[in-house]
Amino acid sequence: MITQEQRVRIRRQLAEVGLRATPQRLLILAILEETDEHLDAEAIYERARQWDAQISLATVYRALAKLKEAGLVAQRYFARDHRREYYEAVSKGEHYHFTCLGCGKVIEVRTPRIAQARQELSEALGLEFTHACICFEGYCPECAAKRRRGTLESRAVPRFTVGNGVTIDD
Amino acid sequence: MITQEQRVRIRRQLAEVGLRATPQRLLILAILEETDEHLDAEAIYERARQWDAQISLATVYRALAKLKEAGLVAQRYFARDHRREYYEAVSKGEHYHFTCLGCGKVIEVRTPRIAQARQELSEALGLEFTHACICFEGYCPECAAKRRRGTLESRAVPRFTVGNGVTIDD
DNA sequence: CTGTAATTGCGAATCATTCGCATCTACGTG
DNA sequence: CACGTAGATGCGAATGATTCGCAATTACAG
Repeated sequence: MITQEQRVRIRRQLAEVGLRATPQRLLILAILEETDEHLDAEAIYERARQWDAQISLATVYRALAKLKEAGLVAQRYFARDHRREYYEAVSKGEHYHFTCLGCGKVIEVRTPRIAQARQELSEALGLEFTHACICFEGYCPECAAKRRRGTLESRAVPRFTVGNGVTIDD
Repeated sequence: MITQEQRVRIRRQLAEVGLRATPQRLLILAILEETDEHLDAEAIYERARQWDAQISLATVYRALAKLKEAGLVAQRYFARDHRREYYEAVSKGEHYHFTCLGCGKVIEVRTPRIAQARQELSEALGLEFTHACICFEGYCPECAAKRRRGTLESRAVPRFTVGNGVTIDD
């Protein structure tokens, strides 16, 4: 699953940020790199266990904390459950997430307005932005239509398995 | 502390949204109305206890949940601690919060860009926004300067007693 | 090859929030 | 204005994601 070149590259990335290249960290980074989803610690742990049956959940949490600190992974929060942290490899361009409350689908949206707001606020107030947490919620076109027709299962308690809020680090 | 007119007005507001006007709810709403801060359940509980020594923390949580559902209070998340929920009375105009990582100060910022982004995304993708969670972090002008000079106490673990992320409901 | 500081695994601890349940109470109705 | 009942409350216990303590390992500079 982890290719040789990937292993080498990740080792270098870790060295660059001054982190020891432990097999657990290599594994976690590889897992985050090969998925499009936003995984929480538990999900990462489950996947990691398939390659390293001994890995512990605490290690996953600690590795993620270090990797986040080093800027290799980004932590995300999901709109409806801010207690659960999700992670993704830092690589995709700046984007935000819109979660449909009807079907749970997550739509990635892109807009320059947020960066613009930061720029303007920065200039106007002298603020130095380092971090932002942005997430949207509502209904996708299909669910919005259903809702207007009254055929949307209310309180379907959607399971947000994929997306969550987006946190942008500079 | 709770004026007669306030009491009457809150009663009406509660009736309008179909909630029973219990003394606990009146108290909690009054507390949220008379402060500029963003309080978490514990803080609200502490204040409420001064007027109703018997009130329970669980009641505070349940009341806040109902009031939020009814649109009378808004729930906020703070950037550095998304596990703790803060609340404020719904009244102030749309604004966002910027938290200084140096001194912990919270600056309310206003910008039309977020609404603009929602509008544009709504038109372009047919999304129906109902909710957004926005919060910024960084350094205020003073702390930014100190940081450049290297005189900013690093990792001062600022206590964010006042502000937190902003959640906007329609 | 060695010494050592960083890291791991394990289970226990945190701690904000939620729940279960028995007891009250707000408020529409008669 | 007393009643009945759905809805609220208080209490303590439960949840559940994340963090901690500590002894055992291990990455990696010298």
